[in-house]
Amino acid sequence: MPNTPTKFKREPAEQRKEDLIQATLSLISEHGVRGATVRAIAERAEVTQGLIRHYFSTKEDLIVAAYQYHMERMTDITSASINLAETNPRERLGAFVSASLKSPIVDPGSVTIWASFLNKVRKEERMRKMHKKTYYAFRDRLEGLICDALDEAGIASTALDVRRMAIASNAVIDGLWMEGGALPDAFEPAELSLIGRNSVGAIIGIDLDG
Amino acid sequence: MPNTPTKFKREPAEQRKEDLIQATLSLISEHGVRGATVRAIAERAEVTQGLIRHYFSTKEDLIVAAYQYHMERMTDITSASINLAETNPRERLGAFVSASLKSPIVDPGSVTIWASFLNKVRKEERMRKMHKKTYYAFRDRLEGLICDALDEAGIASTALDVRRMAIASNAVIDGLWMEGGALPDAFEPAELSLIGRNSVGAIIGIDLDG
DNA sequence: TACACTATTATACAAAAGTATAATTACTTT
DNA sequence: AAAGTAATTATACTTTTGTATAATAGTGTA
Repeated sequence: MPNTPTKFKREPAEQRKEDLIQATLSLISEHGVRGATVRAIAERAEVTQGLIRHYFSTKEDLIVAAYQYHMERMTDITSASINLAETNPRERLGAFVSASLKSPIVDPGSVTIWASFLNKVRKEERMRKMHKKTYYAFRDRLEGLICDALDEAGIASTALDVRRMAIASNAVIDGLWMEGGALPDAFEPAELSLIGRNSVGAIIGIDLDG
Repeated sequence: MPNTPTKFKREPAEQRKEDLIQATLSLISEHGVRGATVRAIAERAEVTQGLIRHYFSTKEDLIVAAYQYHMERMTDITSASINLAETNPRERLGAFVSASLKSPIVDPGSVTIWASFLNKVRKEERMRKMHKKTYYAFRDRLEGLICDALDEAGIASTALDVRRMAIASNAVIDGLWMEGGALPDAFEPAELSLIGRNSVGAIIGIDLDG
């Protein structure tokens, strides 16, 4: 009998879901939410559109899953930076700031993804919760690192002061991240990290590059 | 004869254009780009959809016009803050930072509008140019104010240093603006302005609240 | 090997959105 | 007061998009 070529392959559910999510994210990063149509996602994931509905009962569900996936990835990458060789608090803080301000965190596509989701964050309850969680998680980690660095340097500060330092440091990082992503050509490769460390250093009163 | 009520009124071209633009912006700020459909815009501006095409040959044109309008408004508002009573450079810089971090600049709708346009900024040549222009205009003004304040305080700095201070200060402001808009309940009314002045002050080495 | 299960494809449907064009009607000019 | 002009409405068309359902086929299991 003729050896008919197989028309498609069955993949494990988790694998397919991730494929669909990544297709969604890559499309959003390239063309914004508008580019992430059901058909485009299916094409990029190399499946037919019916399959999307088989895994996500609605497109909104897929979008929420993609948002969560992306946020967790960002968190994981920056988290990893403090678990490396750095021993003393000051160096750990510096490494954290640096990692947050270079590739792959600073990236035009990543900023586009973030901006695309921002609209939905205000509307969708699930998204708002997730955003809050991610934002506070990042800021709390920053606050912890700042607190340790201040202790090490023997600088006494009130809880409110430390909190405000964390807010401000978070803001510099966010702002630099955004600008680096929106205007990639406007900065030298390592410039953002450098400015970030200097600024956070200035805000908390400790030279992070010493 | 029966005094038939007039069915519609003819408005000056500029007035109608502005009405359409404001309808567009308010819809985007409430529901994101997705909410700004031709029909919704027409309804909010209290005209029929055909009229939009009479003033803007394509919807993209209307969007571009709305973006420009919004950006110019933001610039005008912050610009106005330095033309007020403040006399010495330090106070002028402080006032500028404060104005950039309170209403109506800090506002959830404003952040949504900004995020909505960010996607298009990378695609549309016209938008990219405008974004660059606005961004650099803001940063250059900040750089000028910082330079004056440093001179006044007798602090000598290289051009590169001043530029980096401006980038960092701009980043704090952007970051705080974004967070204040995205999580309105997370900050006290005047807290953002305060943190902003303290942070910029720390970055350039001058106490702006002295 | 045959069968059953469900992942996957294929096709169709209805709503929405941008665009286009013809029909009115308010306002200006003479 | 009449007529012309263009602002505005009214209607229709085409494409796209999300969703729904039926048909097909790969894969594990008895």
